Amino acid sequence: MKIGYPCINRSLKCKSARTFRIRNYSEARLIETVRRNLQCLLEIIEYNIREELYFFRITSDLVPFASHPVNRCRWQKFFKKEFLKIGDIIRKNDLRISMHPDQFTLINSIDPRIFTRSIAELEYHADVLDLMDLNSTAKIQIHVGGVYKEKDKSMKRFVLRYGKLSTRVRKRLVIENDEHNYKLADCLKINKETDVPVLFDAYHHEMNNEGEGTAECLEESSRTWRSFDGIPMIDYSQQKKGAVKGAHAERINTGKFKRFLKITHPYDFDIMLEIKDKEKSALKAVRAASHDIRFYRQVQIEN
DNA sequence: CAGTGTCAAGGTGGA
DNA sequence: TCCACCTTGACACTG
Repeated sequence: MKIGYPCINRSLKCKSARTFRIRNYSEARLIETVRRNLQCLLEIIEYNIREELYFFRITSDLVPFASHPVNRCRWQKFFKKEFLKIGDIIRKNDLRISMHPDQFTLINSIDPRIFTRSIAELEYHADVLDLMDLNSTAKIQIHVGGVYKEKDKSMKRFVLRYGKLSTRVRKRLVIENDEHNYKLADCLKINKETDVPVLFDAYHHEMNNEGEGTAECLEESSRTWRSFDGIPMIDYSQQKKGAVKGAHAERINTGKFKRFLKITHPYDFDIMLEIKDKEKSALKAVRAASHDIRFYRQVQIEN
């Protein structure tokens, strides 16, 4: 059991997602931005190791306009050493890594041009993880996509399109249930057709489900992760009090988190906390879960 | 220098 | 039919 937070570290001054406007694009600007972003990513990784936060989501903004046609720069070659250095530290300290392309990545879009653009975006994410020389336990998580008023057809289109993705993308890709469209049960159906692992989002599940209990969800989603996928990942968040349904809480409620851990026992998984104050809540969560972390570590040693 | 409108990209759902 | 919301900051223009 590893616990982590996504993309941004609020305790450090630097940002690994610096960007600029596309009209100001130049190769020099791109190189300078990526250089600074990688430097900051290194600082965040070192912070995480110091603080024993062993799960981290790398921002998709690491390389601005990475899959956009305006970007003709061979940044992969240019920053080969820097990526590898960060990857070495990640591997040496056994950090778990994920990435989450945003809502524009749509494998099942009706428009084939959007599928083509989505492939480019997925290849970019695979580039980042490959350049760090991370194995297939480093994952790229996406939602199933649009419904287009025909869910069955749209799910079939996902399955078809999934088969057309490159091997290096497929070995990292996982799908996640969302709060409006594709429930856990839908994701599990797609898994039967494709073997794509299902990442259980506990918070989205609260808003979009078929009445399944949390333990059942953990059991079913865990089963979709093969040995080369690593320990199953889950997303965890809490409702922000007084805000609209679905808003992420400002800080973690550790009592509630402990109850969640109790329910999910004995399923081991790595937890991504989608809580606004990022590493601060992750640190609290690690303390709250210390018993569980020790328990699952012992189970791993025995196996 | 502070304030603020806007940013590559798609889809959904409420007004 | 239009716009806010995803996640949210940070860029860059205006005065």
